Amino acid sequence: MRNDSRLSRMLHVLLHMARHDGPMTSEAIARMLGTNPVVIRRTMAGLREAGYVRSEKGHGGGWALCADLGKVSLLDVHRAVGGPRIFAIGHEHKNPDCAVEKAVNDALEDALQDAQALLIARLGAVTLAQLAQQFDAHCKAAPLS
Amino acid sequence: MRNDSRLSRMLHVLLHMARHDGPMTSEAIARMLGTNPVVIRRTMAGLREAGYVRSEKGHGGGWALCADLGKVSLLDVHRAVGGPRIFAIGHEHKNPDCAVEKAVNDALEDALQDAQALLIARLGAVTLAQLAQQFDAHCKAAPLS
DNA sequence: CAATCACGATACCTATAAAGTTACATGATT
DNA sequence: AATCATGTAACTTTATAGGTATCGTGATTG
Repeated sequence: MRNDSRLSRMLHVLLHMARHDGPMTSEAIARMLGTNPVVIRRTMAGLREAGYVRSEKGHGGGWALCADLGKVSLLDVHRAVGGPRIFAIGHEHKNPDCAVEKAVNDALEDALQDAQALLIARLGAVTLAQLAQQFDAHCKAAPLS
Repeated sequence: MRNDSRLSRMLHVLLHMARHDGPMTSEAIARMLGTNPVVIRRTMAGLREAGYVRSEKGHGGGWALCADLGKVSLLDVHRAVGGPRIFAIGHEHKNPDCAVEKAVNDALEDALQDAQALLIARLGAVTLAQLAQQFDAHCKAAPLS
């Protein structure tokens, strides 16, 4: 499979929405991300269920933020898009008969678990508001780069 | 794609080989892992190129260790099986035009990079000899579990 | 109320990479 | 010469994110 880019894409969209007055259509968002509206609706459905955005039909409809960006972390978005699978590597049998296999799996699990905990801590420590702020600071510091 | 279980499988095999006198055939290894010999040959080719095992054809042939288990880390094995892809999540455009997208990608890359560094440090800190030793210790401590 | 707009949902297709399978060639042992 | 075991190539399968087409539903507009 390709890389799962749902988290990356949704963060991108949410930051744009924060700077945008009024709702954005799936069509416009899809153009922005270089994809198509159905993928946007599918992915953003998770954000809606989590209460971070809402969607409206009809004229003037589309997607709008309905959460405090300071209260939503990158980890929250990761979870909202239903992306639990972080690693591309792992093992096959959850409860192997072979004791050697079990020992190997445990050792690997241990290392993977620590790496996952670090990643989750990092994602949980940054809010969308902070990410937007970092972006602004960077723009001000190097406006032409 | 499915999980990449090459590292897990090869560690499993290497530990068995450490306790086994004489070469093991791809056939026997495949039976052990619940797969087939071609997958074994394909995967173990990387270990052979790295100099950790050697293979012999014909009667009495098969695979045998040819490295000091104390000098090969789990990270070495990971690299030998050519498994560089660690994460299932990521982003699409390496050099995006959109500054917001770039900021998002940088923030994610940062967190992923730290998690990857931790994982690599952990894998690099454990040798096959230590893994085998841990296995023995565990067996002695709880022989019937 | 009819046209249009935008989302919701379904069904199906594509791309990718590990893993599985089949088949045959090559070389070593007996 | 027969057998055994690896080496290699080609193809299929599987799992999953992403892409596409289509139609239904509800909201807005005139």
